[in-house]
Amino acid sequence: MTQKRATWQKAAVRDQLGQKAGFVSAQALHAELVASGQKLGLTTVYRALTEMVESSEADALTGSDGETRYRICGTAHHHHLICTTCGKTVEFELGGFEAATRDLAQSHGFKEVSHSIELFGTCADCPRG
Amino acid sequence: MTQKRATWQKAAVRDQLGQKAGFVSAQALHAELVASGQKLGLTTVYRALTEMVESSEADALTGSDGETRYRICGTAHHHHLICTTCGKTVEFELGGFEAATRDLAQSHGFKEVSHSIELFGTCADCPRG
DNA sequence: TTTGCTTTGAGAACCATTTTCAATAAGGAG
DNA sequence: CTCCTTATTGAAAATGGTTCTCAAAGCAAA
Repeated sequence: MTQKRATWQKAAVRDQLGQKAGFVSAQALHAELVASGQKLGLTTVYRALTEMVESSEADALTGSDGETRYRICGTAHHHHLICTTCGKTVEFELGGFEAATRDLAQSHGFKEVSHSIELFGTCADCPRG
Repeated sequence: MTQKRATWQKAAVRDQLGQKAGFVSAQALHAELVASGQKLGLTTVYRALTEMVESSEADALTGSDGETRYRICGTAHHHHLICTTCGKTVEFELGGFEAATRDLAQSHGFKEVSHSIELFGTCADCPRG
């Protein structure tokens, strides 16, 4: 049968992703790993991330630019406030909203519900031109 | 100065998109137009759609497959509940949440705030395998 | 070590989208 | 209506993120 093997490459990807608080793209993760001396292929990073998503170890989020970003799935569920100019991100949690969205989805007969809530704007350090 | 010109191509794209209730990809829209006898380029469809998004005539939504889908922008601001299996989408509005997100963003010094709120799940017609 | 797997990774393939740029056509001026 | 200026068109090429290919390499058990 098909069995998974633990490799240092997969561990490296998991570790690197674990050190990030927010979402990171596969490309960025690969660049960081290579820069830190770990020689592995971009293909392998994609495969490791896909595997983590399948096993619910990570979340995937595809942005409007078509780039998919990953995040360690885990601790507290939170969302992001993203500066569209400099890219700075602020994390925040939402009081009773989580439950409200779940109720709304279930009222439409949906199950296995997840949600994507991101706020975009210009941060205080980036005055609009 | 840069002025916009009205062409039958833009009108065709607008009409075709207007006949659809939900989201349609640029590729699909182009295929339908060509199939119905309207000879225009895929590039033109993309440009017409981008123009419509800029002028708030249409909404754009990038799916997890990296494909962007468009929809005629209705009056009220609303969000989507999307079935990850069959693609069915349900629209919904959020009571006081709009204001809450704006306040939250502004409390962090962000301006020109917009948000993206999408719920994903499996709809009633798509029982989990 | 030998055998039988899974994994790796460089490069090619994919595919939606964007860019290029010469040809075309909209729309105002005369 | 005709001329001109300039936005628009669209076929083909470029882009860029992601996936596929497949030979080489690694791990585990016998």
